[in-house]
Amino acid sequence: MPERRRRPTLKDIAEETGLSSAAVSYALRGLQVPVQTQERVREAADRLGYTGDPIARALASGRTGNVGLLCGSLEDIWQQSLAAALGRGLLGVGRQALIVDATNNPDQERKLAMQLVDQRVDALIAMPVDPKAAHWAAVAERVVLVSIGDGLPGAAAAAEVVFDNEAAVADALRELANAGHRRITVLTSVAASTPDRPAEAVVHRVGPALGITAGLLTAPYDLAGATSAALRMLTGPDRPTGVLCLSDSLAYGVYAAARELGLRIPDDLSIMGFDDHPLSALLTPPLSSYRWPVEELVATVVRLTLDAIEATDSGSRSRRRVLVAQPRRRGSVGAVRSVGALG
Amino acid sequence: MPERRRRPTLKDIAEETGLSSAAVSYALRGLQVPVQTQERVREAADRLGYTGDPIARALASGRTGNVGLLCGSLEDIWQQSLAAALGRGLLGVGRQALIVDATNNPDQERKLAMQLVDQRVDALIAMPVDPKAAHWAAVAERVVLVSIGDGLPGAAAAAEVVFDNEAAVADALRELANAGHRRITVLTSVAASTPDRPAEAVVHRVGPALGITAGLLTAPYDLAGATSAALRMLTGPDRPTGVLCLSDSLAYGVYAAARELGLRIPDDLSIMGFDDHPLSALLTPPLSSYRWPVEELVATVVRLTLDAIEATDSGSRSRRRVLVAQPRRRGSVGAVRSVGALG
DNA sequence: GACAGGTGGTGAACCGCTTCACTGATGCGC
DNA sequence: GCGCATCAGTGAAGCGGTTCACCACCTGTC
Repeated sequence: MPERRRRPTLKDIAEETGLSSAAVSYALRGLQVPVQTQERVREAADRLGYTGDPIARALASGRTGNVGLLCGSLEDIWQQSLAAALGRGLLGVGRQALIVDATNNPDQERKLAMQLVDQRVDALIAMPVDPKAAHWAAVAERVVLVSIGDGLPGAAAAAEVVFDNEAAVADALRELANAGHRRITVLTSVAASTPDRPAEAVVHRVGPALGITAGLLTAPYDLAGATSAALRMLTGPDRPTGVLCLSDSLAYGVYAAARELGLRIPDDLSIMGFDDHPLSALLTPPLSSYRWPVEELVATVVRLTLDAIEATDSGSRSRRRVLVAQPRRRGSVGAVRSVGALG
Repeated sequence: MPERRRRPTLKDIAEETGLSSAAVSYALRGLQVPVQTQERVREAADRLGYTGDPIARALASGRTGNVGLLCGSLEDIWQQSLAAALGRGLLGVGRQALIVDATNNPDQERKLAMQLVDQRVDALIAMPVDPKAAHWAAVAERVVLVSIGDGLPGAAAAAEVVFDNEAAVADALRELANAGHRRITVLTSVAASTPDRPAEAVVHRVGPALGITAGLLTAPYDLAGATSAALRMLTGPDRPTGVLCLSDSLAYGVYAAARELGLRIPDDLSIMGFDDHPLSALLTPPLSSYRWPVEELVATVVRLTLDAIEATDSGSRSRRRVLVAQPRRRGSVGAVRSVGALG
């Protein structure tokens, strides 16, 4: 058997062309050497089938061209599709995304962020589980950090695309209140260890003014988990008449639970989602939700990331972008009809 | 400003402990040196906050501990959730998954596979866009290759988990035929360049025997694209009474199109999906589909991958596993009622 | 004809780890 | 007391690039 041929290296091209490997390195990157030498080198490289070694390059230069994409939880269907879209967007500008999943766990998040940094990603795009965690400052000082969703305190991130959750949550609560709902549950997936997210603060601030009692409940993103949490909520005392889910994934669980209990939506139970996954419009009734402009989001994140990577001239362009949710009012919210016991 | 402190390296630990860096390297990996020295070294490493450099390690040893996960198309919602689940499964055994998206494009697939190999993944798990492509043999000879879905010809893969698509497609067609459907369209997402997938062969083989005419139609995975393809299909001549979608993502598009056209499911149109994404049961009516046992799939793939990585003793265990779909008969398939013109 | 300055390169250090070949000391049997 | 393993550890050579310092040569100029 012919022994596995070694992959060609700079040195091989150097021997082919009679140059030094340093010259070849420069030539392939279009530096320092006259154009005709570059041509000669490129031709030889093609002939030998040379493709650089990204690992060696990374060790020497500290750069890879890759971008880390750290998702808070890939169990959330919206984050799944956003991650996929961002991956495609980055591929479109010649960069490979390394997608990893913090599984809604701040410790994992820190660990994975450090791992990505160690792998020499040129930038790290994060959808933070815990925006207030201390590790972000440490990460930001070692890599270009771009955050999506909640802003990081202290301007840690090199750039951020912030969701105006406050406004959207307030709007949602107002709409539920207008429809006559007084007992409302806000469903979130946040781990207990990360207190007072912006969205939750809003609940406490706006709720009283609207005359509503809003309870907070935590549920996992996966359908089975969300469903059983919703079942407990709907069979417990003081069943809410309206539920605001801080992610569509959670709303799906409420749909499933309502179906299981024979509750009609929106007659017996009003539901609002958040993020507006494309499928939400397909449910019966279609889920009311708050949509972030995804195409714009992806384009903005990609551009900001590229800018930040190339920014020796830090501070020229705006590094912060606030996204406003577009309400999608659909059939899952209605006026309170049946007040009282279940069934 | 205190200059950014260099991260500790083996040499730093060597100086701390009075050993050579070679000894430290061995000690940290629990090799060659007596246990008490290992202890001493580990203690010093912790004290200095040493975390190895994966890039340097990769260059020297050719291994990283990472596993590449090459998805055919992350636009498919089922692949999204499978990728997320596999990522978690691999993380659970201490390996980071690098998830990348071939965007349903064989060229991208080849390119990304090579990139992952260059990044020294210990194994590459692929859900092939084009199982018959020539590049798989080349990939397999450079890395441990595990395929999911369609088998690779010539036993290229070190291990594979194969979906028994034939049986499931045949079953689906039979069920539609039994319900009285004669004009059936099979919706697939396969690029035109990859002819005769197993599933399509079945259509041609089984169709005639059942007395049905089955047309093949290609549509993209994303909801908007699938919807407009479905719209064309449903407004064209010879509108089918039954549609078999080779992925739930495509079925969602048919649901959307049917709703837009005012067609009732299943009265005017029967729909079958494939893969059974969790959300499919939540639609109205719930989508009939063919479910692959995902937990088992993930566990199997993870185990086979680990085995294959450690396999110097190649061939001890079974390297091939065939998964059989579990039919989920739900409300989206019914007997043919309204034959004739639309509306 | 000496010198400055630009051109077209070269050699070697370096990135941080793994691994091979080798050395000194120690233990052991007889 | 000798030969031979075994043990604990060392030095240096990779891995395949990038980058710095430097050099030889040519050209133009005063």
